Amino acid sequence: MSEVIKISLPDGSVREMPQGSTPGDVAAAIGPGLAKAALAAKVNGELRDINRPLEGDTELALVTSRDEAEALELARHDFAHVLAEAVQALWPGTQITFGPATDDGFYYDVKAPTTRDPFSMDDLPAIEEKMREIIKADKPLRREIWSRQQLIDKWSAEGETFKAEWAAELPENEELTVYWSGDDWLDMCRGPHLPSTGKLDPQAFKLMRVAGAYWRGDQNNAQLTRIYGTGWLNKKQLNAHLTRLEEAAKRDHRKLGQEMNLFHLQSEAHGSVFWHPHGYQIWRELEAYMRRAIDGAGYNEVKTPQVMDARQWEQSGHWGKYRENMFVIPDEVPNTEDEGPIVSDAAEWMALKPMNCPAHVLIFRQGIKSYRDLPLRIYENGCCHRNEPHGALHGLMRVRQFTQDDAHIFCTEDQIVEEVQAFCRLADRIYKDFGFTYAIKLALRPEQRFGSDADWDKAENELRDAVVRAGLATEEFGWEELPGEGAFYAPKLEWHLTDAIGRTWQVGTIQSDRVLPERLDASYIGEDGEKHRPVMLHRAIFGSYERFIGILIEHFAGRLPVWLAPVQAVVATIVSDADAYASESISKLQAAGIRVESDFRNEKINYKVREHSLAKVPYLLVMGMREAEEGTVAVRTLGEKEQRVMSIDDAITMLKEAATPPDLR
RNA sequence: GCUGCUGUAGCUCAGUGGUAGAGCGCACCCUUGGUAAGGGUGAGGCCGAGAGUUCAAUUCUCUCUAGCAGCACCA
Repeated sequence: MSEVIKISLPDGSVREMPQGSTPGDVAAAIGPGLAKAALAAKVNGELRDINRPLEGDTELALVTSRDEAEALELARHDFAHVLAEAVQALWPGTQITFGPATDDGFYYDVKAPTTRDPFSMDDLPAIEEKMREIIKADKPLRREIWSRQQLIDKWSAEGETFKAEWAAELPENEELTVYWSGDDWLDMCRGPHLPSTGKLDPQAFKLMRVAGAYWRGDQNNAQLTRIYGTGWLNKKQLNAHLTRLEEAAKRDHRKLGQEMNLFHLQSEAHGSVFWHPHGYQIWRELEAYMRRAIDGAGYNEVKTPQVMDARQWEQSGHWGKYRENMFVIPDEVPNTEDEGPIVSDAAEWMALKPMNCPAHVLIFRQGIKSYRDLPLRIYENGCCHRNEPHGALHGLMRVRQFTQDDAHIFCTEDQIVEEVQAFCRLADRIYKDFGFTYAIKLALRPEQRFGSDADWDKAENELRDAVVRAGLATEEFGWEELPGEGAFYAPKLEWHLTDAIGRTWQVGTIQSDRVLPERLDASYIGEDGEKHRPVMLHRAIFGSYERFIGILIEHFAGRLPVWLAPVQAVVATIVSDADAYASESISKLQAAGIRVESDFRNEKINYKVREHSLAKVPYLLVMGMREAEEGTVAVRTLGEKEQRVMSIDDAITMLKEAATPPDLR
């Protein structure tokens, strides 16, 4: 072996270093500034510790805080370890388990010693303080290789039963790594880590909350306490993140829905929405928009039964694979006597539909279909009920009754790619109309599924093909494949929207399904005069009206575009002598199709301006005696301080223009 | 469904082992005013449901229920 190793650096230069040098040594050789800034290294593309000796000739890139993604990942991982160390320092006997980095921080799952209650929010300040101490102590983080037995012995001796269990399941001969923090604390970890705790900014993290979590994510296992933190490279980033969270809280659709009087939820119908007039106006506008879209795209709208016999759900497969999410109903006249059960043991079952697909197949099956009928696109604003776990319910985003913009395209094998591409174009147009950008992802076969592997290969390939050929399977569109995330009957293409503050929401989907046509015996007569099985494409763009409206409220922070705003204008009078003129103006506005309300109350104009601004009404039309005499109106646009005085006719023209839906412009 | 926290007026929230309070909203009165809160008076509560402890429970304990945050699951 030679005495020197050759290090290729990103700028193309090659540096010779003595055998056994570390990336840190290389940094030092390049310059003291870099030596100080270097946090870790990419060795042949793999992220590694700065002090881990290089093995032979390598390509090396030093990672500094400028490499934000890597630096954040390292910092968050280190914060997690410091968190665990702090908790054990404060409460000896605490068991530690796992602590990874997350999208905006880190967490660590711990189990409090039996001598105290599980950790709570009240403990967080003390833990934060201890973490700062550990960071300020600038403890070196040192990698060591241990054998499996060493690990098992150590964890067993210290009563770390979870760690011991985990270690015992690791491969026997693999080199396992531990990291020391100083000389007094260690955790087993694959690494890599920063060279010392002092590289962390003690002002760049905050512990956020505690929550229950299970050992290995299985609810049959021990309950642990998960301590969540958010972690960044510096205080400025942390503050920006905290501001973002505040912004998200302000946009919370549950809060805005209450304030704007759009809808409410109550325990007697938990998980189902009571739409108020203003909220339902948004719905109606979306429904009208979607009807224009599907009418123009060759769909046929239908309406299908809410309740079907259990035998039908058995045949479709839902009874077997989906029953725990279904509401079942006895098909029997209930007993009205005071005595005895309401329903007998002999009752047959029916169920509320959790999906629209079987009913659409039943429509397809009516009459004999020819290949000339295909593709046949059946659309429904389908109201579905799903018996969701109570803990999953969340405002409009996760409910038990929801209406999908659901359609099923029955087509031949040859038509699949074209139909998927047409759908991609339709979805693209619609999401852009609402101002969303999106990413497309392919959810591949789940463990629990119907159908042969060959069918799944085919289905996955054709979805992938369609997107690739449409040029959408690129980084720019966030293309990604998600193993195991498909539906039980088909793989899914998923559209993930990005909203105004950068959060993503899965809404649209298209799935190619060969299972359901088979199970429900759908067929068409081909050119050859023989019976063939159609392929069924399940697809939705809004996903559900409930959820999509929730997303819109948060995306626009309640300030919906004029065409969607439940109240597009409020006419507010300054003095009651202007009421007659205002009433007349309102009639004209209404005749022009503007959704306008009046505010003739005995309040000052300041008060009215404030109230309607907070209610996020796009236009406030102010009328006093001056306007009444001149036939004008003072228009105040939401978010602007200036007012514009114009004639009523001009105001109507302007409002009509502003209120035109994007697809009709 | 699991764990933790919470449930007091329409809304947001104080508070107490001796059956309750604020602000906003609402009603009425005065005020008719020019672009983000004019003044006064008043009405509103089985203190989430059930059980237990107690002379006495909205307050303490338990069970249930709903909400919230996570987990698990999903449009």
